[in-house]
Amino acid sequence: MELVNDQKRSNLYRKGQIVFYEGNPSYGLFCLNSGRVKLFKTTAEGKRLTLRIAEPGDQLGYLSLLSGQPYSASAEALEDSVICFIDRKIIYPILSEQKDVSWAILQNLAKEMIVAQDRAIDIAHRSVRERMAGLLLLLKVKYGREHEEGMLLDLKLSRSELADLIGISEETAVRVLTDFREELLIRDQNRQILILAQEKLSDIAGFLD
Amino acid sequence: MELVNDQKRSNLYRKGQIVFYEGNPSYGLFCLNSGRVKLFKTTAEGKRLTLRIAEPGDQLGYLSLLSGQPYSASAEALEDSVICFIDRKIIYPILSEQKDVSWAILQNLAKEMIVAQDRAIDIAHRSVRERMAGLLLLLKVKYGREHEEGMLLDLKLSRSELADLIGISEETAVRVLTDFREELLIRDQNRQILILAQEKLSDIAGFLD
DNA sequence: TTCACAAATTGATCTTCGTCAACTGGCGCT
DNA sequence: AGCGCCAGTTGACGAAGATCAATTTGTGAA
Repeated sequence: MELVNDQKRSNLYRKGQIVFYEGNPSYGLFCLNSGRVKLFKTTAEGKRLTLRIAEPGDQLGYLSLLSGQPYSASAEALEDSVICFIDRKIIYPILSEQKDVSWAILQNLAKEMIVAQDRAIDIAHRSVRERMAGLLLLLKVKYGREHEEGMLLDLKLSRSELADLIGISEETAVRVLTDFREELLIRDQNRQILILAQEKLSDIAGFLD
Repeated sequence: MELVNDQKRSNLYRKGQIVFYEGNPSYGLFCLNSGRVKLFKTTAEGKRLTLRIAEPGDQLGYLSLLSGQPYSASAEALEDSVICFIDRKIIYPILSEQKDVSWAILQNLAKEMIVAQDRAIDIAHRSVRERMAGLLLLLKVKYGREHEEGMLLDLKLSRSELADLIGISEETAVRVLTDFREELLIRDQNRQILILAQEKLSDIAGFLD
């Protein structure tokens, strides 16, 4: 651990900066210290799908590190972020010595895998309206903050970023959110969404519980 | 290993039989000895998305085992299959003792994770025609057999099973395949597909290489 | 404050794909 | 042979979203 602390290099990434690009080779592991970073994939035509939003404490690029393949997604700072980098030369020995570490990663990975699969079937078979409702509730769990009229999402995302999270176009994202607003399910003030009616969103999302 | 061999129970599953159901708790790991098994998820309305086709030697249900959550997908025998079951009581101690094992699983998992993510973006942003072409080429890599006129896919899948693999309806799968047939890209005799023009399928799929 | 530019919104239109319904053909079973 | 069933096929139709094109609203910098 001393070794890691010694070796790691911290850097500031400005909002909008790219941490790494899909397709490039990986030389180590990134750890997000502060800020937020989105991981996304891009099609040849430039369409994007956001896979994950990383939080402080999260690691970036471990799939490539583990699989030995180039980055399967790009990473971009959503806010100014401090990110440290650990060379893979440092990582590999540690990983093979401490079974607890690899066990923890395994567990984490397995969970993310499940999320990825859920995502795939959602995109394939659920309507935009359902997916957007589900997304809002998902974001609520992670970023929800008590508010006198409901739950306030403590996260600023543009329409286009919201759209990317569920694989739709910016315009339809706007339309669905407008619908939600007119149905008094949400309200929004400059990129912050306030959830007014969780129950109804739950119904729309098709959540059974 | 002795212990595992001692403990494992082999069973024959007939074609169409369910090995385990999505949502049920997991008590151990399945290993596919012979035959083929598909892993799929089902929506509340009964729509399916096939996640993976397991081959002999593959393990089933490890995501649930690792994550401690219920099965995230169901497993159904595509052919008569011999599948053995290993109680998780046996697995856990071994896993935590032998780092090589968990390392191998990690690597494998990481790769599958990447595939899952690719799948998600494909479904979100590529047309049915592109996805079907891509699927055929993917199946070719895994099941392709030399044939005088092209590559024969050594795997029998119904239209509906093909559709599930890329998240579309049976009818549109039929239509796309009919198109491909009329364009002389493929031919098919009783559920076996013969790929006549890989290049053109590659073009359609949008593969850059 | 004002300008410039990015984000959000809206409308119109078009394409793709799903759905429903009917029909066909093959295959096994009796 | 005759029956029945299921996979495959085809057609017609409709709905959901994407796309393109304006327009409006913000928002940050000078």
